[in-house]
Amino acid sequence: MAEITNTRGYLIGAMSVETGVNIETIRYYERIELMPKPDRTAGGNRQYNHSHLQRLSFIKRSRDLGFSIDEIRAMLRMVDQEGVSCGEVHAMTMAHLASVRDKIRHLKKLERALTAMATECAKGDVPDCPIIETLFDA
Amino acid sequence: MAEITNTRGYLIGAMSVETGVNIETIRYYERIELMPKPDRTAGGNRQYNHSHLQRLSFIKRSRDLGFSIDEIRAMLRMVDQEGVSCGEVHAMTMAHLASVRDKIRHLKKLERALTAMATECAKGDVPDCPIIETLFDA
DNA sequence: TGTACTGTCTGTAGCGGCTACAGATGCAAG
DNA sequence: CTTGCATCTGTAGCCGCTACAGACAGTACA
Repeated sequence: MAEITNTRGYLIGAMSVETGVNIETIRYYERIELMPKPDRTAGGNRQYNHSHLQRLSFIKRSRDLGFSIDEIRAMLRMVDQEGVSCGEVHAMTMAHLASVRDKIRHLKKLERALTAMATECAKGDVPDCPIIETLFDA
Repeated sequence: MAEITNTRGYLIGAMSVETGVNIETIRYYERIELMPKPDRTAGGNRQYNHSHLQRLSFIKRSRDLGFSIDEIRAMLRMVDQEGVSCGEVHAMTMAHLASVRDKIRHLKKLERALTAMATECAKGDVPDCPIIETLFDA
């Protein structure tokens, strides 16, 4: 078996296992300059260190929380500059929160509409499908 | 002003206005064979009739309810065959409803997490940004 | 008749955020 | 030395549009 972690750091596979980020996605993050270019081993494999690992975990957690790549980029820029501007981070989080709440509201409306259609239909003993009718003649 | 509706039916702009579907999107639906190819005027413009309009409205309403193109394709296939299979439509709707509810659950989790982070941060008088810290060290 | 103006046409490329290849190496274990 | 996984680069595809560019259609008005 090929070596996955070594004394000097992590190969891409180890990074993937540690963070739960797909290998292809890690390379993608490098291409779009969300992750810095790491060192290479003699053979040309990417060689990551602990700070890369932290950064990638940050990205992963932020993605899981639904932040866009651009939002994450902005947050990382703040992190990279000395003196994190907490106010801006807070503002971004609140904006993101608002959009999450918007999505919830929207989905709840959908839920109600779908439930209504499905209920109609489940009543049975109707000649044509009420779902289809609803969609055609709303 | 150029004629938008004419006696024989609707040009694409009228279809767009009637249904709220973008012109480019209507052409896109034709390309992916969700909408049938309409007749053409002498000059080569698309000429739609009332059944096209109904079909496009159906698609629009279904999209607004979050059905994927493939789900809509399946529903339209059922509509196109004689004798709509109401059971299948109902099953698709229920499956879709389940996924909507899943999304709601997921977004609510996000909402809680974001709210918690934002609350920490808003307390002020902390040295480093708690949002960033949370994302780094979760 | 000229011209201005809008509508429509085709075709192609881009968006976000990956994911999935193909084909070539790296590299350690048996 | 071979086997076999890990990794490499580069490119194309996914969904559901959207946004051009450049050309033609077709009406209104001077």
